[in-house]
Amino acid sequence: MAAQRGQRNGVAPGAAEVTAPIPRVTAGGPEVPAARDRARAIPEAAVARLAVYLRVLSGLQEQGAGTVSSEELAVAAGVNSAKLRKDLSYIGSYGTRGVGYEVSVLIGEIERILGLTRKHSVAVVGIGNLGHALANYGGFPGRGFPVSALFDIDADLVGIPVGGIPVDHIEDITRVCLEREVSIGVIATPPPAAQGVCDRLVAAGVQCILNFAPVVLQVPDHVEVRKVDLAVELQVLSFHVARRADGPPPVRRTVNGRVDGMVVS
Amino acid sequence: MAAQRGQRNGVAPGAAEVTAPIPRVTAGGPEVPAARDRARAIPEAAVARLAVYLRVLSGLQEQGAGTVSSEELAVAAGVNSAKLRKDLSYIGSYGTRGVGYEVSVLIGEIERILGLTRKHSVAVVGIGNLGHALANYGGFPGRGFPVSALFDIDADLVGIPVGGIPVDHIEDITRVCLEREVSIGVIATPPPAAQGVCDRLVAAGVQCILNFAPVVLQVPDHVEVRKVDLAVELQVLSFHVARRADGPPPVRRTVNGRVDGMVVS
DNA sequence: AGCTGTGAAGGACTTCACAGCC
DNA sequence: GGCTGTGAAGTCCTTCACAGCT
Repeated sequence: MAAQRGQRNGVAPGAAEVTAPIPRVTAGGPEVPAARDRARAIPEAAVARLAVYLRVLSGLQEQGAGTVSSEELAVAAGVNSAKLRKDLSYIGSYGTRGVGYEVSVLIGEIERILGLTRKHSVAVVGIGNLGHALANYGGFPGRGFPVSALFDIDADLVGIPVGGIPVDHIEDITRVCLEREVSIGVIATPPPAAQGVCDRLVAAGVQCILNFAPVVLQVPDHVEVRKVDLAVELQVLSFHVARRADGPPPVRRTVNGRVDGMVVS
Repeated sequence: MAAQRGQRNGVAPGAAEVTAPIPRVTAGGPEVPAARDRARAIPEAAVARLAVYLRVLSGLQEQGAGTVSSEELAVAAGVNSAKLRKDLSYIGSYGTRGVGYEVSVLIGEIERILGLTRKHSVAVVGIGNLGHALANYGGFPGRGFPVSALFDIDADLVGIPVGGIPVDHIEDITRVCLEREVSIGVIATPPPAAQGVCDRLVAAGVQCILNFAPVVLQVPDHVEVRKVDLAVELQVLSFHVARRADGPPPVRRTVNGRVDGMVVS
């Protein structure tokens, strides 16, 4: 059991070693990064941004844009253009110097890298308030992530359709997930139930989990977990409010009427 | 207008310069970091983890634990112990060598640093499926974040209580937020409405925003934004599924009924 | 002997800045 | 002249490893 990996910072240390390409001390020559390794080489942080670029690009395409410059795209995505170009360079060279990027080409390449050319069935476990909201998201954000199974422990909910899908009992999770080839499990249960649900999902062959329960899940190394933690988000914001309260935003706090040696008042 | 900051990576570059303590080329002496600067020095990544430690510690306290070692706490929080100790060292030295940390002390100190000793009123904008779920979270994850206002553009919803709070019309956002001293705004609207709502929240003096809409918000430098982006999370998971498909995972993909030389069927 | 606290080394990600192509 | 692609430099974060206290 390894703790969950790469969330809101890098990829986990120990865990990474397992999946990472073996240091590759190829006999008879220096390291020869195979073309396939390219994907591995994309920083996790860049992957998340590629998803953002993709959304922005889709918007541009709907507006009929044919090409974009790195600067335009960067502003729309809320990053600086150097970072954007670096991110795009991880997936290849699809721009034209002096011109920019062709929107449709970029969309295609990012979708390919993110694996969006294939559909990923999603199962939502825990049909409470949040589970309802998730199930109703309708095909889930962007196409490509059809919700194909819902589970709850409450027998009264079983059979009732939510967002068009009937709820199954959690006991059937393994069978149903296998049948419907679920590749992503979403945990929206109360905290105490989360680890148990996670274990069942893993047993059912689900390799990726999106966890909304405020619990640190323990999973085997080959399972990828991402978490969305409301409490953490709010507390980080709270920290910033607090910082602002003490800290001297524009100029350093005064000490005896002085600021860094400069007389202030 | 600066794009939103520090999300899933560091703090933004340009933005940070504004708040960061000026490089301090103090006349006549080396850098003298004031004690208060300690908070500034906590890496964003560490702040998010502190929130996780806090939750784990609360659990331990309920179980009656008096002290914990860095190793125990680290395992429970899903990080390694060196990182945990480093994170805790940012807020001070509250452990006892040879023994560990006193649970209650650590809880108190983390709460202090995260600014949880003060309450932060939360307003939720957009009372759709997600907004409902958020409003019903009940006082919001952990105490300290009372939901004190709900807004929607739909006049039919106005006055209806959700999770005990009656919905106000979005037109009244400025007045109500000021009256109820809202410090954190949560955006759960459809994408096209998000930027407009954000602008209104900012106009109402809200300095922290948690954004669930899949849109890159543009905000002034002094406003802190964090986003929760379902589509991005799923797409990052999708990327990992795709990676796994090429690369050699634990066991190589079958080729002609064989797996890495082992007969399969 | 056990465990914390932390400099220092290492690694990942970001930004710079400019060569290279259109 | 304009814009991409990318080594190199810089910054931030993580991990190591051990000194220092109990």
